[in-house]
Amino acid sequence: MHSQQANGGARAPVELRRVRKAYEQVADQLRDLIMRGEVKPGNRLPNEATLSTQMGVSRATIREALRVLAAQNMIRTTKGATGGSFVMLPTADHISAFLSSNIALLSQAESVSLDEFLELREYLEVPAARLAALRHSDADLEQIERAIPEDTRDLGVEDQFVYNKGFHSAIVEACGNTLLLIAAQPVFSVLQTHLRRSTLGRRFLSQVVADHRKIAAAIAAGDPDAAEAEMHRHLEFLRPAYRRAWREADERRQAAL
Amino acid sequence: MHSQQANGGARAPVELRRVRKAYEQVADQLRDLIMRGEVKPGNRLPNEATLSTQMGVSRATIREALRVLAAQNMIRTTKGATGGSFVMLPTADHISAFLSSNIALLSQAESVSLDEFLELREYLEVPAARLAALRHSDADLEQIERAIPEDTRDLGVEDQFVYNKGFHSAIVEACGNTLLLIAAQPVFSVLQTHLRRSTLGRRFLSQVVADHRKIAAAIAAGDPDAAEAEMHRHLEFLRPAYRRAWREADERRQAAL
DNA sequence: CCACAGCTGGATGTCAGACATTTAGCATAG
DNA sequence: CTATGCTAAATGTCTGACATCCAGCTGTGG
Repeated sequence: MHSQQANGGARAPVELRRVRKAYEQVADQLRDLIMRGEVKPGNRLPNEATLSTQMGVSRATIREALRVLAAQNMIRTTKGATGGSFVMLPTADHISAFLSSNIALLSQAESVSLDEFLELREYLEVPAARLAALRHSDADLEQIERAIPEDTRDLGVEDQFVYNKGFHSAIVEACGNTLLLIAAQPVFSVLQTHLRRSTLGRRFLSQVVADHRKIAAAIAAGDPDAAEAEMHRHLEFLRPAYRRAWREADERRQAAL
Repeated sequence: MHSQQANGGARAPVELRRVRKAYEQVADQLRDLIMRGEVKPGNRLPNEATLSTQMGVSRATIREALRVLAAQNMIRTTKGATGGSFVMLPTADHISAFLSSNIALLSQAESVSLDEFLELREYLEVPAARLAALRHSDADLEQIERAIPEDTRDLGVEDQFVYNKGFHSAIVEACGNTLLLIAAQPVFSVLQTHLRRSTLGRRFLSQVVADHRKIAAAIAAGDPDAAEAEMHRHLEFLRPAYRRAWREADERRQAAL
């Protein structure tokens, strides 16, 4: 009955696979169904009781498998009469959120350096600014404008944070490339989380907003070269602040030990 | 006992949150512990029975929460006497694998176009080639060389696929930026999956290998400009093949309806 | 003294069945 | 026609039991 059984002491050199846990096998099978397109986004999977009998495992096992798939953004489960597990199309936000937490863990364990973040951000956001200048829609522009505060003097740290995030999101969204959006959001997000706890001067904050204005203007004007250059300059300007914030975070980590 | 109770028919306009499912709350709490660094990679969580009593839910609920965290690469669970749920550091491969499947779904649903893939790939792999030229180690070079076949004539489609994947992996690994690696792998991987089912001519395949040789030479020579240029040319060359493969995949999808 | 078989304790993996809760739709009373 | 309440179908949760795996201890034969 069990594949890893006995073998009579022969110790044959056959490679035998470890037993895959039942809920993993179930998850694999369902994932395959979804990936092969045999059940499409919006479709409902059979209910838990049915799956249970069809696959010959208990409902508890089925449920553990469903939790795995849900955590991977492949299904969404709802209660009620019309409820069930529905195949879902992952959204850029889902994927970004997942990436953010995973990357945050990596950085927290110091297996990724600040330079790597800054480097990748440059490779993503500078082209994004260029593309935004070329391809933005009216709605994009509006969104970008809305993410620049009128006046920096009456802003708290938290407000600054929100505007900042909004601005960079708006740019990468305006570039019209969903994949670039997915990649850029987490990088920015993790960097910003560190900066958030750092103390920033008034002058610094108002310079940030000034930079944003210039970038927005270049994009609105449809001038890709200017947008690219301004974004590049802006990231250069931010660099020392990130270095400081990163160092502070390191010290906090040290102190916590 | 239940927070969403009664309210005596007053129907006040208070905003009340939907009940969070128990296993979600448990997962959230544990995720927080991990993210705040209160339990560090390698640490073991309390066993299921303990968590069950401490959090006041059944073991089944605890287990569903653990499955969620495991699917998000935050813990690994093992059986046996020394078993339990251990906090894990996600690896670049884990993250890439997750991204690959999610992005594959997006592309399958046609919510991401081929152009977006090619665009992002350009932004990631061209700089990667440049960085590889600047920062490669000896081991990196060896890896890159090993990923170029001696002779293209006796290679099956499957072999070609393996070499191709190996080559591009080796480059982005040699660039020394883990984040770039994480972002680039899935993009390449999804593109390649489509190309795999397409029919490719002998001339095409040998040109690919020739390109790879030139890129490898530039990297080995430590010439970033040349590496960048060669990689750019290479991607240009690949473009039409991808377009064809993508179209074929579309047709297959149409036929399947 | 050592090697090895076997036991054992502690942990996860799986099962079976029951009950609670949520939700949509239907039926019915006013 | 509307509001109310019932019901069916699904997931959510609990309980308790047993199966399985694995490190380490233990005792025994050589």
